[in-house]
Amino acid sequence: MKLATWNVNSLKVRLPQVLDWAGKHRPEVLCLQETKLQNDQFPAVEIRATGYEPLANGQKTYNGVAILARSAAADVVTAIPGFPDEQKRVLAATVGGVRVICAYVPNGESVESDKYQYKLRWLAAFRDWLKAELVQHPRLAVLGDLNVAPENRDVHDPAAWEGNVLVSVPERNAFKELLAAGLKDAFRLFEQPERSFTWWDYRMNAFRRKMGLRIDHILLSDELTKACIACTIDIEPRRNERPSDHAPVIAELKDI
DNA sequence: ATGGCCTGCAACGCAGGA
Repeated sequence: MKLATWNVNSLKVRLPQVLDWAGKHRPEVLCLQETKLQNDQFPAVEIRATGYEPLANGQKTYNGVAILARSAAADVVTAIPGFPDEQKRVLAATVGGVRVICAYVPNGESVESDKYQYKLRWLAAFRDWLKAELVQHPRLAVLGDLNVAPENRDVHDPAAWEGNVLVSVPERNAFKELLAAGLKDAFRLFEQPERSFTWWDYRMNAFRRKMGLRIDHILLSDELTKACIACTIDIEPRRNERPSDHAPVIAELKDI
């Protein structure tokens, strides 16, 4: 089974690229973030035509997540329990015996911002929810734009970014707490190229100059970690015309 | 690097992203 995640920065703009990419890679599950579409605007017909059943949890203009699955999804959850939130940022479903949680963690804007405090509160609630989900689902995968670069090797210029939003110590500690809940960073289970990133600013030719961050992640429970035989970032879509600023991440699970 | 771009909404620039 292949699981994938991609922040598409508007599904309306990126739908042809998403369908093309899903057709090439055929993941069992594809999690999307920043769909920026209300559910009644979601392109379900086009997605079904490519062999995927969509689940959407969206809102107007901002945020929005979706799960595209090749087999039936069950036990759908659209919010972090006990955490009131206007923003549509999570979607969970069970697909093929795997509990899949698609997440779009708040950006935070800057460490001085109220949005940064919201991000830290959000991550704490998310961690508590994951702990509870892990009790119920030994086969758990968390996929999404987690908006934290966990280590300096996930940052093109750590000195320039030090203390900044996405790399600050409280955010990195919150990321570590997600792992401490019982999850592994699938990408780091394997040898990886240096300067492996999943996001590059649209400005300043950042992609060509390899000025990026690794902020999109796949986290796996112990049972899925044992089955994971590969985790890669596919930078090819970043070369497309009108690309998303994020690249997809794929994990491959054996005998799942 | 501290700007420069992209998206959506509804302006005739703004908010938000990261």
